[in-house]
Amino acid sequence: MRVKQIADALEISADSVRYYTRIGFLVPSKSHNGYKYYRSADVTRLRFILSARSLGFSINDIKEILFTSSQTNAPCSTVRRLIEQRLKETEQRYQDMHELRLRMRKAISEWENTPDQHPTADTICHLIEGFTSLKS
Amino acid sequence: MRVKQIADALEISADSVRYYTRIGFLVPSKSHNGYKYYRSADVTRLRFILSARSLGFSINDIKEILFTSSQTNAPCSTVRRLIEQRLKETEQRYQDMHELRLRMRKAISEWENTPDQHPTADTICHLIEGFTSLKS
DNA sequence: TGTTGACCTGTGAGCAACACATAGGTTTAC
DNA sequence: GTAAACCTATGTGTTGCTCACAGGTCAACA
Repeated sequence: MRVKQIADALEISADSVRYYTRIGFLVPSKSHNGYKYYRSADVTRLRFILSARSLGFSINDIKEILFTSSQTNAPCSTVRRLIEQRLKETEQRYQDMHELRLRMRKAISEWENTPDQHPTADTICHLIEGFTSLKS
Repeated sequence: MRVKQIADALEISADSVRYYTRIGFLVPSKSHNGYKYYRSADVTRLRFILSARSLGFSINDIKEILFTSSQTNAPCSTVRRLIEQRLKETEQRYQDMHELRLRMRKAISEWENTPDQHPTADTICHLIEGFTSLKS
């Protein structure tokens, strides 16, 4: 299979496949014209990569897992450890997003009753500078 | 003020100040030894930048706002338009994070009852490959 | 046989928003 | 005068791709 075929089969962009290839996750063979040819082992790997990504594993995590697995060791303990870390980070970012979301909404609603104003020497945008997330 | 002083005053890293300087948001003067010196106008600008960042505006958004403002036009309509867009994106990412979070938690709880297993020809990590986010 | 056009290819660069590494300059204490 | 602590600017690295580009391939048609 060539790059677009494998990409279409797994519903990702050809550029993503090229990226995974570039970093060594996929190892296609090369034909005389320089085109890369992927086989079923690459499909298996790519499917694994996508599953791992959808579970929040980073590219580096996947690298570690693939390495362990390539030495015929069970990567399970690594996987269990990593997902706990990633979950913590995700919870944190989720919380951050939640707060950002509230701040943005509050700003919008506050600004509904705030007239436009031209910049001055001390003010770039009074909407932004006048907004304090601490206000009730 | 030198870079660390202004950074400490606004509780951000000196590297961030350098970054904002590099992209032209801050315009310090240079002394004979090449050190950059920031003044109160830069403090005002930096304070504005941080407020905008905390409301979800991107660096490019800020660039646009600063440009409008520098022409003594009111940037308010721009600001109102941009924050609506950013809020939409934030809501989307918030939702995505929510789903990711649930997937991760479900994987972890499923894996509690799944024994470790060595990789095979077709399996890199049966935990990841065996997990289906569609399962109830 | 030649050629057009659609489609595909690999490589290199670019993106956000900083953080880090490095080599060297400055300042303070002694 | 000198040593240590601290600070500086610049360049590179980061994540996970996407985009721009110049050119290759292939089927259809003349």
